[in-house]
Amino acid sequence: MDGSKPDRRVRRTRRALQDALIALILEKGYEAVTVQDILDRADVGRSTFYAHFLDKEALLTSQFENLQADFEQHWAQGGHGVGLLAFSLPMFLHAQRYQRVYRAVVGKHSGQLIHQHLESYLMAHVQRQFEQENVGKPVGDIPRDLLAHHIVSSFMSLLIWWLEHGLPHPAERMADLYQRLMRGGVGDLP
Amino acid sequence: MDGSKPDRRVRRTRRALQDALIALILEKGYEAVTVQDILDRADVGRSTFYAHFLDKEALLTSQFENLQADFEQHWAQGGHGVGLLAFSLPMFLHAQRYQRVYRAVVGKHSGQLIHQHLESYLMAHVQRQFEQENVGKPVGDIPRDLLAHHIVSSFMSLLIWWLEHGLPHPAERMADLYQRLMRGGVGDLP
DNA sequence: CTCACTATAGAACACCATGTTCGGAAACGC
DNA sequence: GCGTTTCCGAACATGGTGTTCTATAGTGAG
Repeated sequence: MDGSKPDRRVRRTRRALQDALIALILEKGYEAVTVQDILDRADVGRSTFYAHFLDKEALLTSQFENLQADFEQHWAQGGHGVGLLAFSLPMFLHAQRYQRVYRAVVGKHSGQLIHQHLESYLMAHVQRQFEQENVGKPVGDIPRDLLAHHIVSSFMSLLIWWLEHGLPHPAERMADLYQRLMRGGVGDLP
Repeated sequence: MDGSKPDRRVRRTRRALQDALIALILEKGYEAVTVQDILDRADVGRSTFYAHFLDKEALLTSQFENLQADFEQHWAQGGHGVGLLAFSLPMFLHAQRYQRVYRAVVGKHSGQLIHQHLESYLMAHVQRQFEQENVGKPVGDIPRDLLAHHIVSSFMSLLIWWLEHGLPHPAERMADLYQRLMRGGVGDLP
């Protein structure tokens, strides 16, 4: 790793651009945000932008990677439970703490690319858990890959719902609701 | 309703544009498709396009409305079961029959707007069912709106998964898997 | 503090996609 | 056939993208 901090100007510029993007996404949605908008809001020259990021999408991706790195730090400190669904509480907590960035990056206003990133990130986690804990223990007659996909996409839609509705419940409750839903929340219906 | 068919040229043009859009979405994804691409593929003049549709999105929406109208015709003929999840089999069957259009319009390659349309369409259905069949019958301590959202978004992600993986199972199996998942497919996990 | 280095501003540029307009040609349905 | 509607094609204004260049200003090391 390169421990030496980059030039102060670089930090200032990148920070300004990232903040501007977040604010603009929350205002008009990712697709509608133009590079010119970001430039004006961040008060940064055009050439400077392209010196740092390949395009608008790369800027968004960098934000996602920030979140991901920070989350993994929390995760590595342990304290979470074990099992297939154990990732949910830490991630709800993380989203609660950084709700503004999450709303912009993960929420409805964001682009599809980030959703795909998040999906494959979680999918990799779930697949790993499957291999570790659950060897040769079939779940009903539901195919493994489909079940994994369901676990991940249900979590993501729940997370987005939560963010879009202004976090109406605490993270702990959301994790509990998620696990109930996955274990059969619709069990007593025809 | 206006039973009289429109001018043959109109039918030809609209058909050509719609077909071109579908083909192009399947090739490069909705976002990457340009109006110029559609014009070239459909062999239609630029001004003609804008005489029929407001923009690229309106063209896609018209496709979705075609599907929706056709599905509702099937649905109105009855034969499907009752209950909250009864919509799933007819819709899987419908998607199976028109898989090419579904892949383009509903699948991963499409835009977000269509997903929102489909979501609110299904959501309205589920909410209606809730009011009819389920008055005052709480489901665990899971809030109604969250449960409805989970039912709908799980179905959609399952449908998309199915389409993107080339319909690996018949529609009947998918409907069955869906209902198992909703009733607790992950029940025996820690 | 000085100085070599590096990032930034700002403007100019080519490129491409969008959406509008208009007159003449062609296809339509009756 | 004939009046009507639609289509074509080209031109045009607009606005966003990404590149390049030079002068300027900020930075960190010594």
